[in-house]
Amino acid sequence: MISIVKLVQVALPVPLEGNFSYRYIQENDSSRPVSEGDLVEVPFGRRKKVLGLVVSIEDLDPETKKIDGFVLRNVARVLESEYRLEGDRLQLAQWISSYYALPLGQVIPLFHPPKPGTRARKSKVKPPEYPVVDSGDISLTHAQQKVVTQASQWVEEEKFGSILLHGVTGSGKTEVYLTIIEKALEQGRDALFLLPEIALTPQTLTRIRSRFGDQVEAIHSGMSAGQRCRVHEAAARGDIRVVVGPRSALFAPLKNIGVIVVDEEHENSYKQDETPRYHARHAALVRGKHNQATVVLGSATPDLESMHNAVKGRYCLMSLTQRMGGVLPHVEVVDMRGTSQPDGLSPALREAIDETLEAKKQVILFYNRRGFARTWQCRDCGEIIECPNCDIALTYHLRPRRLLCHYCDYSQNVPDQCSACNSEEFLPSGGGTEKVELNLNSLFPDARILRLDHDTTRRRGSHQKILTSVANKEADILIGTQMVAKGHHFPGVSLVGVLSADHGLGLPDFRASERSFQLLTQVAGRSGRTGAGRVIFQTYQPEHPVILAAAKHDYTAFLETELPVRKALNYPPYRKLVRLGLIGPKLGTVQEAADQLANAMRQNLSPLDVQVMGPAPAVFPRLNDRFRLQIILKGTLDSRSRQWVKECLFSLQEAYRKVDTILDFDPVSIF
DNA sequence: AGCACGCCGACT
DNA sequence: GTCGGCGTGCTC
Repeated sequence: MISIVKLVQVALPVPLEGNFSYRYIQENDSSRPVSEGDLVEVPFGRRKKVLGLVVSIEDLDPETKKIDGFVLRNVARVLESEYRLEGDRLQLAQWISSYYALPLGQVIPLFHPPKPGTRARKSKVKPPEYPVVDSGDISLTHAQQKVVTQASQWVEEEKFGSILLHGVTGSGKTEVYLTIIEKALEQGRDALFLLPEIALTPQTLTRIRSRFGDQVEAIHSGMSAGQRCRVHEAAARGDIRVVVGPRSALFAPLKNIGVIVVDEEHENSYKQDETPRYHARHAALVRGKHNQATVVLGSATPDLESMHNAVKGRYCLMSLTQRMGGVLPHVEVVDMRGTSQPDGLSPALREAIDETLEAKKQVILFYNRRGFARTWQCRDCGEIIECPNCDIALTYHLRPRRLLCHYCDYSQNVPDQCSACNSEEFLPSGGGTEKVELNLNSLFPDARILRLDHDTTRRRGSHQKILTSVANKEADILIGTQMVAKGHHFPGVSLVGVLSADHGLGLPDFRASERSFQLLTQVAGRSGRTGAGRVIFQTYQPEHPVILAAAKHDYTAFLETELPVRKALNYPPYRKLVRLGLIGPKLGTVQEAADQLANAMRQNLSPLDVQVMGPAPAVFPRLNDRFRLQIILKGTLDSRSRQWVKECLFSLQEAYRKVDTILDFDPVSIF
């Protein structure tokens, strides 16, 4: 028996540059030889099994014990061939590694289904009992058909192309996606369907399955490792032709992708907020290109960057301006100036709710703050209770009856007097969904009211349960945070009320206006899906251009107010951004490191037409008892300078061991 | 990144 | 007395 010994170079998921050398002993002819693209488990430091990617292989003298002073260790296991990272998935991995300046090894976990820490849990979430749209032939409108024709042509020609589908809420975008997928399947091609979040997966899966049957599967992080592996293997074998899910679904090992749909493409959740900080929409375009596939980005409120790309001719811009079953709801802007409660109901809204309930229709109310009261404040001296770790006002919750920090896990009991002046006029102040719900209960005692926010959806499956109740008309009023705005189709809703439409406008982020416009348009779009619908925006800024544009469903008007601002300040879509975050327990040290870093950036990047902003305190300067500063780069960095920025941060960390850093290319917000 | 080793505070 | 908090050092 002759055993063959190889030297293999392995990329590992650690923030260290370069590959690692291992010995592979092929015991006999029956064991599989290792080859480039295989995933392997190797011992690494104190860890027994780390997942790595085989990058190269060469012959090895069996007597060799050391390489570069390191004692060679053996590859523990070669994973089955279904898990190989090759072809377009390898290309995608290499692109993410290069674009986001990460070692190749750090992107491997994206491509491998069993994520560490994902313990198998019994998923008892019952499939939603949504009214399933009949799967017989649905005739498309002319505008819908045009999109399908364009996409199908590209699919047939096996040509890469992207469509930005700007379709107003309720215009039947999903029907377009499904028909395009159908055409691709007929051509023997596979399809990916990306959604912004897990919560939207079950109902979309149900709908797609009702059309394409069991060749459709979902992939998302709520599934057990076992389930994910099963789907992964089935996709790799070709038993599954369509994969649906949030951003992680993009990495499914489908063989011959013809179409990639990115639904609600403007959603920020397509950007991962931990390493690797990739944008799934961007990565979808890259994977589409490598597959000569058609990429469809769809939204009622396209991201400004996507719209910019479309206008520049990089995507084919197509529009659906009409609703399927009716017209866009009329929006009434109610001036709240002179009234004092931001969570209050204006007489106009109260009346509208009455009328809607009387007509046996449903109401959605949107207030973008959870809890009972925004804060707890002294009426005599103005003192506000803040989190001792985060310097942020604590929010008062009725359940539990405590003051909570929304940024760390701190909580405390309600005080009976002011800590500063001992006044007993120390009271809750400002609103929250909990308080609105309570008000509604007394104003509309006969109505069935449900609340949808972070606090009512903690339990597994509770999110789905609330949505199902509303869909089945087991509730009359749904009050909630932005969760109520996300792409649900509730035919019974004929009134949407936004209690404080200017809520997000004052946020210190360059995307504040865009986010507000999207949110208002999306939430308004929940009204009148069938039959007439109305919407009420309560606001203290009734003339604000963002609010007026959303009230008129006028995306173009929004573009015209927002683009000049972006241009003047060198923000996206005109320039790219990089966010460098520095975090540490001592402000002085963090400041020193940040200053040093900013100087290095200025010296080296200014000649490349990159502006260096800061360092400045982050919007929340202290969270979890750690100080936060940030530097923002504006400009376009090539892959060499992105790499340089990464190395700069790395060596800074060597010098300042107590300062953690964040490197975020194309941040979705600089909050 | 992730994991073990190390050295100081409040618990049976 | 030890359980365990997280600082710090290393990884083919």
